[in-house]
Order: sequence, then C-alpha cells, then structure tokens
Amino acid sequence: MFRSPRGTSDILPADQPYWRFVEEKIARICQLYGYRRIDTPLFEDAGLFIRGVGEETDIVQKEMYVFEDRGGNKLTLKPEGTAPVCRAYLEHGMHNLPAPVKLYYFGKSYRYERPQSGRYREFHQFGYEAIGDVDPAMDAEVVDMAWQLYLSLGMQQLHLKLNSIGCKTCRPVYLARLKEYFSAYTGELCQDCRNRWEKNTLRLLDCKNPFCQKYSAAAPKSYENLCPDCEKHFNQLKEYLDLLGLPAEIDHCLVRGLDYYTRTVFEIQPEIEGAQSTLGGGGRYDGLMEQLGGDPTPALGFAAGIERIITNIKRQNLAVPPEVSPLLFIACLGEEARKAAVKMSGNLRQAGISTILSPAGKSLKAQLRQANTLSVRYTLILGDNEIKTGSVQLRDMLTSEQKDIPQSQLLEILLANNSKPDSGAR
RNA sequence: GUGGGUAUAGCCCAGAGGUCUAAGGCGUCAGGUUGUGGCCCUGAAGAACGAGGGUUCAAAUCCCUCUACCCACCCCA
Repeated sequence: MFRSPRGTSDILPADQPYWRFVEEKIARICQLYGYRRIDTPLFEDAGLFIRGVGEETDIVQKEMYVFEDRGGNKLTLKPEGTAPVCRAYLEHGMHNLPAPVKLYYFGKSYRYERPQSGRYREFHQFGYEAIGDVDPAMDAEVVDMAWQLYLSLGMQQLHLKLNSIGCKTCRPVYLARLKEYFSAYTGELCQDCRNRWEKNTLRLLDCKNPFCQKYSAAAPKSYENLCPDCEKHFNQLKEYLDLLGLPAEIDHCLVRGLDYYTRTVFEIQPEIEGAQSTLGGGGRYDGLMEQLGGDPTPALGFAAGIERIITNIKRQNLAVPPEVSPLLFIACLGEEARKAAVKMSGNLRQAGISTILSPAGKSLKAQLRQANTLSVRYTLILGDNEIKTGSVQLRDMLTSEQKDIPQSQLLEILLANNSKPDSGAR
C-alpha cells in the first residue's frame, strides 16, 4: 500500500469546510485592502532563494527540495512565497504600475524538515506584499490587515508582537554590540546559542532555553540602537498602530528567520503558547529587490500558515459554514421508474438543482436511509404508480411532509426552494 | 540532524505470555413482512494485532532491528 509521502497529507472532504472558510475570509480581506491575487510556479530557479532568502539560512542550507530537470536546470520547490512574488514583480516590470503594488498569494510551499505539530513538508501559505512604499503608514496597514484577518476568522486572544531590527546602516552596529554583550556569557549559554553567537547573533535573542533567556532579556535592544531614520520610522509606525487601535506588544526578542527583513518585523501568536504556534508574521524587506537584481525598491509583506490557522480554529471551536448538501435525492423502484429517474436527474441538474440519483438495486427503505445520511432536503420517490399517473412523490426530509405532485410542476417547486439557505436536513 | 512517545478492522479503542481461530463503540451494509428515512432492535461484512528477526512448549502481549506516525529541539508558516 502506498501512503502519502512523509510530511504531506490529504485534505479530506470533512476538512474542506475549514479550508473554504479560511480562503473566503482571505479573499475578502484582500479585496478590502486592495490586494490582487498572483500565483507563481510551484518550482523556481534555486538561485532565486539562495539570493533572496539568504545563503546562510537554514531554509537554503538544509530545507529546500532541490532537483535538476532533464535539461540540467537547477530547480527548487518553493520554500516560501515572497521571493517568487518579487521575481514576478521584476520580471513583469510592475514598477510601471502605480506604487505601491499590492499582491497576494495562496498556495503550497515545501520545506524538507522533520514534521511535527504545525510543521509539514508540504504546507499552505497565504501571504501578501506591498511593494514600492517606504512610508510607515504602509507598515501599519500591513500589520492591521493581518490582525483584521484573524479577527474576521473569529479568533480571540491573539498577541501582536512588534520589533524593529534596523537597516543596512544601523544593524551591523547593533549586531556588534549584541555580540559583545553576549561574549561575556558564552560559557553559560546552551550549545545552540554558542553556535548562534558565531553565525546568527540575532537568533540568540529568541532561544527557548530559560537560562539563555535571562541574558537575552537584559541584552541591548535593537529598537534602542536604530539610526535616526529607522528610529523615526519605528516611532511613526507605533503611532499609526495606536491610531488604528492595534494592541502591539513591543518585543525586542522578536527576530525573524529570513535574512531579507529590515526595520519592521512582526508576528501574530495565539494565546496558547506552544511550539510552532506562530500564526503568521512578516516585515519590511527594503533590500530584497536590489538583492534580486532590480532597482532598490522598498517593500513589506506578511505570510501565514493555513494549517496553523485551521488548527487554531479547531482548537478554539470556532464555527465554520458547513458544506451544503445536495437538494434532492431521487429514489426509484422498478425498471420503468429508473429510466424516468435517469432522465429526470439530467434535466434537473441542467436546471441547477443539485441531484443525487439513488444507486440501483436498493429497497425503498435503504434508499431513504441513504437520502437521510446525505442530508438532502428533498427526496423524490418514483415507482410504477407514479409512472402511470405522471406524478411524483416529493418528500420534505425536514418536515416529513410528502406530497403527490404532477411531474410537470416538480421543477418549479424545487427552484422555488433552491435558494433557501437552510437546505440541510437533520 | 538530535531526543522522547506510539504502532490492534475505514475511525476510536479493549487486550498487560496460554482462556485471542482478538472484545466493544462509531461508521458501512442488510433485516425488523406488502413502496418510505432520522430513534430503537437484530444481524452481517471488516484485523493473520506496522514489518522482519529472536526468546519460549506457547506471543497482539517479552527482547532486538527497521519503518511509519506523534511530540519536542534545531528552524520556521
């Protein structure tokens, strides 16, 4: 027997209502903020991510699915969505569009990692990018949009973490200061942190080890070491967020894993603290376009993990719209009736009535049982008696009312009830 | 890549060396008389107990290896 590959999963019919719900909320919020959808390929030139995400990041170092196609091109299954969107922006000359260009995407991403709760090898990301605007009001809008999305999903008790990690000018200075601060404690830090001290100093700040956290709490704070421009940007952003009524929590330990972030970084986390709990995050990446070979272009964005969102929807027991059942089930008895039923089912579907034709060879009782479990609103019963008289039995499964009606009136009656919202029995 | 846990029918799970040719629940299917659902009752199908090796007279139950899944770390959505 085959099984789905490690870290992948089937999204079964029973789960589809969650996905549909999330997708609809996303489409709605994007429309509300003026974002237009873009879909990029599932695979890209591997170099795009090496340049974009960062040579030294774990994503590039050990998590990308890289392969060579038959033509010898080095390709990779996309591990994230921002670099491809930027590539598309550059490739299609979107700098000619009125700035900022607002794009959103929804699709699969791939990372070769050990699967665990909230982390899969194939996962779904939703994200959006606002390209071409330096103003902190844009940052505020991007943060606001993410926040509003979660609210519209019905989520409660979320935390909005915010930080600024500076720019090309001030970050190196800050990093040196940070490294110096930690140099006094390298002996006491965990092994991971000693490595981080060498290679990824910023990451020292969000170590999960309580020992290390003591030191990071007292470490120099990035937002207190910004250059004048970055500081002004951060202050304005905070002011705007305040105007929007967003409860941002400034957290100097919030650093994001991708190299391209500058200035603003933010994350949205659920109340229930757990591993892999971050629902989404984003930030500004003013240097990325240039990194990818374009003109310097300020931009920022946000990305969310759909699986994590759905996990939280379930955990919080939030209501999602159920799937809609077919309107009609046709039960029939006998050869002649079956012929009539086949014909009728075709006509009804063409008229827009969702119809299920009963499987053959079942007793009427069994057919009704099936109609019941399918939660259809109406069952149509067709036997020899009805064929003779040109009528049909129409049974309302909710009220158990059953009427003998002429076949000629059937469509009219069904159409009149087709648009009623509550069409599911039980 | 590192550590821990788990592995019995489609799903949930009982089972702690012989009484297991493996129990129960959900679901599925079929009946409860003649053409009628949801509740109830009855019955049926469906598992060589993850795979492979041991130990033993005897293993779903003990040991080893592997694999998969889950959880945590690393990292991230």
